[in-house]
Amino acid sequence: MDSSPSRKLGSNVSELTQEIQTSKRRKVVEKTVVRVRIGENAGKLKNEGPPSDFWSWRKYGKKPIKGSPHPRGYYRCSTSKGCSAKKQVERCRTDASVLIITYTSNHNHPGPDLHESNLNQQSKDPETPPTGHLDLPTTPKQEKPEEETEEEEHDHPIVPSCADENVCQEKRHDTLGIVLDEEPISCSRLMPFSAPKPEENNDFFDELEELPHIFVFH
DNA sequence: CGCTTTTGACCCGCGC
DNA sequence: GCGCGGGTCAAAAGCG
Repeated sequence: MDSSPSRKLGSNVSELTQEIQTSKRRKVVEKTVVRVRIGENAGKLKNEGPPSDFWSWRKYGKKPIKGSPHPRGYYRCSTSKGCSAKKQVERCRTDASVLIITYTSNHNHPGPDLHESNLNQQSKDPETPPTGHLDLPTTPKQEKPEEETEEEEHDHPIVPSCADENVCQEKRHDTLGIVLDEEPISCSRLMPFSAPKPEENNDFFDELEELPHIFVFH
Protein backbone atom coordinates (compact mmCIF):
# COMPACT_ATOMS: atom_id res chain seq x y z
CA MET A 1 0.00 0.00 0.00
CA ASP A 2 1.54 3.06 0.73
CA SER A 3 3.38 3.39 -2.33
CA SER A 4 0.61 4.36 -4.55
CA PRO A 5 -0.81 7.14 -2.50
CA SER A 6 2.46 8.79 -2.47
CA ARG A 7 2.57 9.23 -6.08
CA LYS A 8 1.13 12.16 -7.66
CA LEU A 9 -1.26 11.64 -10.40
CA GLY A 10 -1.51 15.02 -11.79
CA SER A 11 -5.11 15.94 -11.87
CA ASN A 12 -6.34 12.60 -10.90
CA VAL A 13 -5.34 12.51 -7.35
CA SER A 14 -7.88 14.13 -5.25
CA GLU A 15 -6.99 13.30 -1.80
CA LEU A 16 -5.20 11.02 0.41
CA THR A 17 -5.72 10.57 4.02
CA GLN A 18 -4.20 8.40 6.55
CA GLU A 19 -5.70 7.46 9.78
CA ILE A 20 -5.97 4.95 12.45
CA GLN A 21 -9.32 3.43 12.44
CA THR A 22 -11.17 0.75 14.17
CA SER A 23 -12.39 -1.97 12.04
CA LYS A 24 -14.77 -4.73 12.61
CA ARG A 25 -12.21 -7.40 12.96
CA ARG A 26 -9.13 -5.71 14.10
CA LYS A 27 -9.16 -3.23 16.83
CA VAL A 28 -6.99 -0.70 15.25
CA VAL A 29 -5.65 -0.69 11.80
CA GLU A 30 -3.80 1.91 9.90
CA LYS A 31 -5.66 2.99 6.87
CA THR A 32 -4.63 5.20 4.09
CA VAL A 33 -7.54 6.57 2.22
CA VAL A 34 -6.89 7.79 -1.24
CA ARG A 35 -9.53 9.51 -3.17
CA VAL A 36 -8.92 9.39 -6.85
CA ARG A 37 -10.90 11.35 -9.25
CA ILE A 38 -10.96 9.38 -12.39
CA GLY A 39 -13.23 11.77 -14.12
CA GLU A 40 -13.33 11.49 -17.83
CA ASN A 41 -10.83 8.75 -17.89
CA ALA A 42 -13.19 6.66 -15.97
CA GLY A 43 -15.58 6.39 -18.76
CA LYS A 44 -13.09 6.31 -21.53
CA LEU A 45 -10.79 3.75 -20.17
CA LYS A 46 -12.19 0.35 -20.34
CA ASN A 47 -11.38 -0.08 -16.74
CA GLU A 48 -10.16 2.88 -14.92
CA GLY A 49 -9.52 0.66 -12.03
CA PRO A 50 -7.81 1.40 -8.90
CA PRO A 51 -4.64 3.26 -9.19
CA SER A 52 -1.88 1.12 -10.33
CA ASP A 53 0.82 0.68 -7.84
CA PHE A 54 3.94 -1.25 -8.32
CA TRP A 55 2.36 -4.03 -6.46
CA SER A 56 0.30 -6.76 -7.84
CA TRP A 57 -3.09 -6.90 -6.26
CA ARG A 58 -5.26 -9.90 -6.19
CA LYS A 59 -8.90 -9.53 -5.56
CA TYR A 60 -10.14 -11.72 -2.79
CA GLY A 61 -13.56 -10.40 -2.14
CA LYS A 62 -16.27 -8.05 -3.06
CA LYS A 63 -19.15 -6.81 -1.00
CA PRO A 64 -22.01 -4.46 -1.52
CA ILE A 65 -21.78 -1.69 0.99
CA LYS A 66 -24.76 -0.40 2.81
CA GLY A 67 -25.26 3.16 1.87
CA SER A 68 -23.36 2.88 -1.30
CA PRO A 69 -24.72 1.87 -4.66
CA HIS A 70 -21.33 0.54 -5.53
CA PRO A 71 -19.74 -2.60 -4.23
CA ARG A 72 -16.41 -2.55 -2.53
CA GLY A 73 -13.63 -4.70 -3.80
CA TYR A 74 -11.05 -6.22 -1.51
CA TYR A 75 -7.57 -6.64 -2.83
CA ARG A 76 -4.53 -8.21 -1.34
CA CYS A 77 -0.96 -7.78 -2.37
CA SER A 78 0.07 -10.72 -4.45
CA THR A 79 3.54 -9.48 -5.07
CA SER A 80 4.76 -11.31 -2.07
CA LYS A 81 3.08 -14.20 -0.36
CA GLY A 82 3.75 -13.01 3.10
CA CYS A 83 2.70 -9.51 2.37
CA SER A 84 -0.26 -8.42 4.40
CA ALA A 85 -0.89 -5.27 2.48
CA LYS A 86 -4.46 -4.88 1.45
CA LYS A 87 -6.59 -2.34 -0.20
CA GLN A 88 -10.25 -1.71 -0.60
CA VAL A 89 -11.55 -0.08 -3.70
CA GLU A 90 -14.92 1.50 -3.87
CA ARG A 91 -16.68 4.23 -5.70
CA CYS A 92 -17.80 7.36 -4.08
CA ARG A 93 -21.39 6.96 -3.09
CA THR A 94 -22.77 9.61 -5.32
CA ASP A 95 -19.96 10.34 -7.64
CA ALA A 96 -18.85 7.35 -9.58
CA SER A 97 -16.02 9.34 -10.99
CA VAL A 98 -14.37 9.34 -7.63
CA LEU A 99 -12.60 6.24 -6.55
CA ILE A 100 -12.04 5.68 -2.87
CA ILE A 101 -9.09 3.48 -2.26
CA THR A 102 -8.31 2.44 1.24
CA TYR A 103 -4.94 0.92 1.83
CA THR A 104 -4.59 -1.24 4.87
CA SER A 105 -1.53 -2.67 6.43
CA ASN A 106 1.82 -2.28 4.96
CA HIS A 107 3.93 -4.10 2.45
CA ASN A 108 6.54 -6.12 4.18
CA HIS A 109 8.67 -6.47 1.16
CA PRO A 110 10.34 -4.18 -1.28
CA GLY A 111 8.44 -3.21 -4.31
CA PRO A 112 8.82 -5.62 -7.16
CA ASP A 113 9.56 -3.26 -9.95
CA LEU A 114 9.79 -0.31 -7.75
CA HIS A 115 13.03 0.83 -9.16
CA GLU A 116 12.22 0.21 -12.69
CA SER A 117 8.83 1.68 -12.41
CA ASN A 118 10.13 4.70 -10.74
CA LEU A 119 12.81 5.17 -13.20
CA ASN A 120 10.56 4.71 -16.08
CA GLN A 121 7.90 6.78 -14.64
CA GLN A 122 10.11 9.49 -13.52
CA SER A 123 11.74 9.65 -16.83
CA LYS A 124 8.38 9.93 -18.39
CA ASP A 125 6.70 12.01 -15.82
CA PRO A 126 8.98 14.36 -14.11
CA GLU A 127 6.04 15.38 -12.08
CA THR A 128 5.42 11.95 -10.89
CA PRO A 129 7.06 11.33 -7.60
CA PRO A 130 8.62 8.03 -6.96
CA THR A 131 5.61 6.05 -7.38
CA GLY A 132 3.86 6.04 -10.61
CA HIS A 133 0.48 7.16 -11.63
CA LEU A 134 -2.99 6.16 -10.97
CA ASP A 135 -5.35 5.51 -13.68
CA LEU A 136 -3.03 4.93 -16.47
CA PRO A 137 -3.89 1.75 -18.20
CA THR A 138 -0.32 0.79 -18.32
CA THR A 139 -0.41 -1.76 -15.62
CA PRO A 140 -1.50 -5.31 -15.82
CA LYS A 141 -4.93 -6.51 -15.15
CA GLN A 142 -4.85 -6.53 -11.45
CA GLU A 143 -5.60 -2.91 -11.33
CA LYS A 144 -8.75 -2.95 -13.16
CA PRO A 145 -11.68 -2.82 -10.91
CA GLU A 146 -13.91 -4.67 -13.15
CA GLU A 147 -16.69 -4.78 -10.75
CA GLU A 148 -17.12 -1.16 -10.17
CA THR A 149 -16.86 -0.14 -13.70
CA GLU A 150 -19.55 -2.40 -14.79
CA GLU A 151 -21.86 -1.58 -12.04
CA GLU A 152 -21.77 2.08 -12.07
CA GLU A 153 -22.40 2.09 -15.68
CA HIS A 154 -25.93 1.32 -15.02
CA ASP A 155 -26.47 2.65 -11.66
CA HIS A 156 -24.42 5.58 -10.85
CA PRO A 157 -26.27 8.81 -11.13
CA ILE A 158 -24.45 11.63 -12.70
CA VAL A 159 -24.31 14.08 -9.94
CA PRO A 160 -24.02 17.73 -10.55
CA SER A 161 -20.96 19.49 -9.43
CA CYS A 162 -22.67 20.78 -6.37
CA ALA A 163 -23.65 17.31 -5.43
CA ASP A 164 -20.13 16.36 -6.06
CA GLU A 165 -19.01 18.76 -3.49
CA ASN A 166 -21.40 17.35 -1.05
CA VAL A 167 -20.03 14.02 -1.79
CA CYS A 168 -16.60 15.21 -1.17
CA GLN A 169 -17.54 16.70 2.09
CA GLU A 170 -19.29 13.60 3.03
CA LYS A 171 -16.22 11.72 2.22
CA ARG A 172 -14.18 14.02 4.29
CA HIS A 173 -16.27 13.27 7.24
CA ASP A 174 -16.04 9.66 6.53
CA THR A 175 -12.36 9.70 6.51
CA LEU A 176 -10.73 12.14 8.71
CA GLY A 177 -12.66 15.26 8.29
CA ILE A 178 -10.17 16.59 5.92
CA VAL A 179 -9.77 16.69 2.28
CA LEU A 180 -6.89 17.59 0.15
CA ASP A 181 -8.41 18.18 -3.13
CA GLU A 182 -5.87 18.13 -5.84
CA GLU A 183 -3.22 18.45 -3.29
CA PRO A 184 -0.69 15.72 -3.14
CA ILE A 185 0.50 15.82 0.36
CA SER A 186 4.01 15.04 1.08
CA CYS A 187 3.30 11.61 2.22
CA SER A 188 6.78 10.35 2.31
CA ARG A 189 6.34 9.74 5.96
CA LEU A 190 2.90 8.46 5.47
CA MET A 191 3.87 5.76 3.20
CA PRO A 192 7.05 4.01 3.77
CA PHE A 193 7.20 2.85 0.27
CA SER A 194 8.20 -0.61 0.88
CA ALA A 195 8.89 -1.72 4.30
CA PRO A 196 12.07 -3.58 3.88
CA LYS A 197 12.39 -4.36 7.51
CA PRO A 198 10.09 -6.67 9.33
CA GLU A 199 9.79 -4.33 12.19
CA GLU A 200 8.79 -1.65 9.84
CA ASN A 201 5.22 -2.45 10.45
CA ASN A 202 5.49 -1.51 14.02
CA ASP A 203 7.29 1.59 13.13
CA PHE A 204 4.63 2.40 10.76
CA PHE A 205 2.07 2.22 13.47
CA ASP A 206 4.12 4.54 15.51
CA GLU A 207 4.28 6.90 12.68
CA LEU A 208 0.60 6.77 12.25
CA GLU A 209 0.11 7.99 15.69
CA GLU A 210 1.56 11.21 14.72
CA LEU A 211 -0.01 11.36 11.40
CA PRO A 212 -3.18 13.17 12.25
CA HIS A 213 -1.46 16.36 12.99
CA ILE A 214 -0.20 16.38 9.50
CA PHE A 215 -3.66 16.89 8.25
CA VAL A 216 -4.81 19.29 10.84
CA PHE A 217 -4.34 22.10 8.52
CA HIS A 218 -7.88 21.84 7.32
C1' DC B 1 0.09 -24.96 -15.55
C1' DG B 2 -0.28 -21.15 -12.72
C1' DC B 3 -2.55 -17.14 -11.41
C1' DT B 4 -6.51 -14.18 -10.98
C1' DT B 5 -11.29 -13.42 -10.68
C1' DT B 6 -15.85 -14.59 -9.10
C1' DT B 7 -19.25 -15.82 -5.77
C1' DG B 8 -21.29 -17.62 -1.71
C1' DA B 9 -20.79 -18.72 2.96
C1' DC B 10 -18.89 -17.98 7.34
C1' DC B 11 -17.01 -15.37 11.13
C1' DC B 12 -16.59 -11.51 14.07
C1' DG B 13 -17.31 -6.92 16.04
C1' DC B 14 -20.54 -3.36 17.11
C1' DG B 15 -24.87 -1.24 18.05
C1' DC B 16 -29.38 -1.55 19.84
C1' DG C 1 -28.75 -11.41 23.46
C1' DC C 2 -29.85 -10.58 18.69
C1' DG C 3 -29.35 -8.62 14.36
C1' DC C 4 -26.72 -6.07 11.01
C1' DG C 5 -22.90 -5.07 8.44
C1' DG C 6 -18.32 -5.64 7.07
C1' DG C 7 -14.27 -8.47 6.10
C1' DT C 8 -12.16 -12.87 4.94
C1' DC C 9 -11.93 -17.59 3.28
C1' DA C 10 -12.44 -21.21 0.13
C1' DA C 11 -13.92 -23.59 -4.10
C1' DA C 12 -14.76 -23.26 -8.93
C1' DA C 13 -14.09 -21.27 -13.39
C1' DG C 14 -11.64 -18.59 -16.81
C1' DC C 15 -7.62 -16.75 -19.04
C1' DG C 16 -2.85 -16.10 -20.50
